[in-house]
Amino acid sequence: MDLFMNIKGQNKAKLLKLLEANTFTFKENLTILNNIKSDNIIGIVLKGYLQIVQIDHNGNRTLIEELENNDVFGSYLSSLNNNEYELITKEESTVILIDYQHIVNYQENSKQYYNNFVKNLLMILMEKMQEKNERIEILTKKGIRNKLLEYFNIISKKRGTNTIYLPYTYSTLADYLAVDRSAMMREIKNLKEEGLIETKNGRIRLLYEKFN
Amino acid sequence: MDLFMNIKGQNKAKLLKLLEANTFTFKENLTILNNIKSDNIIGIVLKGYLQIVQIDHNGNRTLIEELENNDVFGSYLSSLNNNEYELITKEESTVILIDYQHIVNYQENSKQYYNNFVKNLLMILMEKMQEKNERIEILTKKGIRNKLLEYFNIISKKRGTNTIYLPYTYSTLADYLAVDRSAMMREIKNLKEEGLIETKNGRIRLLYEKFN
DNA sequence: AGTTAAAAGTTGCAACTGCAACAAAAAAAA
DNA sequence: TTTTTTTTGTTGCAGTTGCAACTTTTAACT
Repeated sequence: MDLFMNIKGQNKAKLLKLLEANTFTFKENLTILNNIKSDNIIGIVLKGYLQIVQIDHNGNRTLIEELENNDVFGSYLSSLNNNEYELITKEESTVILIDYQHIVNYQENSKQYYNNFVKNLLMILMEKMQEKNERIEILTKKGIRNKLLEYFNIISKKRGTNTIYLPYTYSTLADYLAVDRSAMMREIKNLKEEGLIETKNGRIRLLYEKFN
Repeated sequence: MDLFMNIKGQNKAKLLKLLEANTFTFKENLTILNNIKSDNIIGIVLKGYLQIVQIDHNGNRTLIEELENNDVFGSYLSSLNNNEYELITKEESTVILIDYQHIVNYQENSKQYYNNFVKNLLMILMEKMQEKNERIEILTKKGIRNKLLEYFNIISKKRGTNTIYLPYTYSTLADYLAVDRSAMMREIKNLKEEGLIETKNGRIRLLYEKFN
């Protein structure tokens, strides 16, 4: 899903001007906004790879979102608590930043490209919403085992296969599930010993039939 | 935030016709859609009060969303796992149902009311996204105590006061935090004994200065 | 190829949490 | 006002989890 779908080259330029969008390129490993929350902006990743990380008062870092080409981030992040967010480039990245107010306050109606842009943004948000709901479903499961199984179910259903290729490290998975890594490893070991799964490298094969 | 903001009476009627929207009124305590996921729809609550509840294979019920006047629900619910959802009226309720595809596939651009509708939907979704993110922030905290404190922080910040009026029962709060109710009560007792909070009826007063 | 850093894999242990099973209080219904 | 239902408040206990501390393995640099 592309934010600029149905918006041709020169109209895209007009649109970006209309919305007072700014394009930036950042070298890798830079914290480019450490207070996304207070800035009411929408960002679009044109190229690169970034992470949104939350840092609490103990200095614990939680991965909130990963951003790749065409991903959209911003505004909807809670501006209501004291935790800090960091937006970090993990590769050299190019992003477009737009003030959210510029998007919604623009009242003129005749510009096709503007209307398309709003609709595209809506569709992207719908997708993101689904991802958030998936994560909530996993997080609301009680116990590490149930979180893991729910995660496996969702992924395997999505990919249509019983073999799951972790898209990241086990450490990151533990963060995603919001559990202690060593405790998670212990549970994975249990699942293996009980014959419910097999693992090899970052690959997990589910040996049970659909779970719920 | 009203989904029909800037859409006048007769245009609203035109819009609903254009989108092939259907309006229904249901008596209280009815399960009106038990497979929201598979139906790719957007619903708007005109009047009443409904809940979206998830039922897992053990029959455990988890409250996913509460819906009141002008709330929007639907499509973005994960269609990817096997859990069942139920949409239940808790009061007599009137809802509008629209096929999501009718919204996004409509290509004509000249109808102001259609464009406004899309933009309004976008804004509502942004708000919902914030709520989801708040819940994720809470759920990713480790331990019941930290979940509670994060919840208190968010609410008190939002209301701008140190006194929190629970919008629902403690049982429901435990569901929201995805923890065992009795364990949560125990932790609340601990917080009281340590002098961090005071409670009376459904009212919680925070006795500490900002937490993180 | 050799060094350094990151991730995976383990374990003991104390603290925490879920569960079950109640009693008491409050709210809703009759 | 009684009765019934829901919610709150408690507790013991077993099983689970987080934490700290390490070793081994894998990946990334130089």
